[in-house]
Amino acid sequence: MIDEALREINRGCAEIIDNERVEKLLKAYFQEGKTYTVKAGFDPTAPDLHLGHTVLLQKLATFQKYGGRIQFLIGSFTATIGDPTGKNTTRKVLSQEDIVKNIQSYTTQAFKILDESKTDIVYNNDWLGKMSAADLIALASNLTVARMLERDDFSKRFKTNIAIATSEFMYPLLQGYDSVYLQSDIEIGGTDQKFNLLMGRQLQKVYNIKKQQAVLMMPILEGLDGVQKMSKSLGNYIGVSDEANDMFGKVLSISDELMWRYFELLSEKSLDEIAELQSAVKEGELHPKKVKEDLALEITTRFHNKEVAQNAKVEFDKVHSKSQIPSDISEFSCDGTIWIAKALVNCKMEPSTSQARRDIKQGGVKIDQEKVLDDKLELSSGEYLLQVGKRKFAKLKVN
RNA sequence: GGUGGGAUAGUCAAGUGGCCAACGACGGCAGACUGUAAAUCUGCUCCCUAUGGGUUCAGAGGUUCGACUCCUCUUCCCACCA
Repeated sequence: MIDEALREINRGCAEIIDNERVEKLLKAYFQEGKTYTVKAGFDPTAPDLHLGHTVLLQKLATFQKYGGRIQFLIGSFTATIGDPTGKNTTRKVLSQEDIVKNIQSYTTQAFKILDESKTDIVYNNDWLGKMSAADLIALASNLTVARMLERDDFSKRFKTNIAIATSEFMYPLLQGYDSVYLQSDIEIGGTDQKFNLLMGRQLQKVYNIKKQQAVLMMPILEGLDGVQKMSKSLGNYIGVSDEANDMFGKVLSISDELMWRYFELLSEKSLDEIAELQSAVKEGELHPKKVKEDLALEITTRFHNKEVAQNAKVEFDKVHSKSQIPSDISEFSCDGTIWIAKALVNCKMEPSTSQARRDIKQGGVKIDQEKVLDDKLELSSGEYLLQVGKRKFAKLKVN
């Protein structure tokens, strides 16, 4: 029983520090029913969760199955300071109102995966906000600059002449202090958080709370491009609240290679099952597209439901495999004749008329399934089906 | 506080008086090929009803027929010294 739980917990992890402690905690749970706390921090600046986040959430859910209580830490304090990274980013200070709103949408999304009854939502503003300057200095004295510069991203930025604000040095300390205050048994984060996570361990020791958290690091999920990490700003993400059709399509658009990575980190299938699929594909017994479809179905079902997911698949086949027109297209209308390039911009299919003209010249624009090559075309009254590239559709009614 | 270096498109990065809407790389978009794949190949990649016009090279002034390039001030970053 314990072995099975351990195996499941270890799955997909990039690194675990102090695995013995995890084992002890599980033992205590299975033998004496003792629960333990698992901390994970979330920054309420971006209200949209994507699959990159769910890797972490799914791991938390696993802990919930085996006696873990989740400390769902909202970085409400750190968010009000703003993260002054890079030279181009202006300090973004969130109002308390925004934070509350973001947290709302954050948690509703998170509870699609987490068990609410085993989750405690905590805000670090509650304790960090009360610290005095003296407390802060005392905290800061635990860390040397040299040590701070060991951190990979800091040293990289330092070497490449990118600004590092002093407040950024405070981040790991504050995050580590959260673990002291919460007396966490385990903390989970991405591999990029290693330094911060370890800071929690160190500070727990310094502040003498008689335990040191185990640290579990999840790999960073690659985005749709398969290279960079999934993030909203890079636009290579699958959002938790994406439409079923989008979600399904996005999963299918990943490369075959990346698919296995997604399987490991996102699927509920056991590692053995996945290995079987993988060898079947390799032997040519299974078409990779079929396997990918199953993955897409599983993921879409998780965030919507089975029926909707199935519909998404049907719709997808219709549009792409058979290159028919999707059933749900946004509609626009306008008065009088309209220049084609302008029309495409108005229908939000192109960012500028210049871009529209370029696409037209390259044969990327279709009206009613027919390629348009004349970039000066005027549309007189009537109804048109506009298409840019393979995916963008819109209906336009000219009055 | 002192001295020196730097800021160029989504990112990185050339350009040191006119040939500059600005080399190149990455990213992105479109086309071919496909499984909407991936890889590869081709074209495009500031805005504007456009063989033309407009606005750009941190910001504000100045020199010049002409400035991304020279000068002055400002802001921000980096290095060394204190």
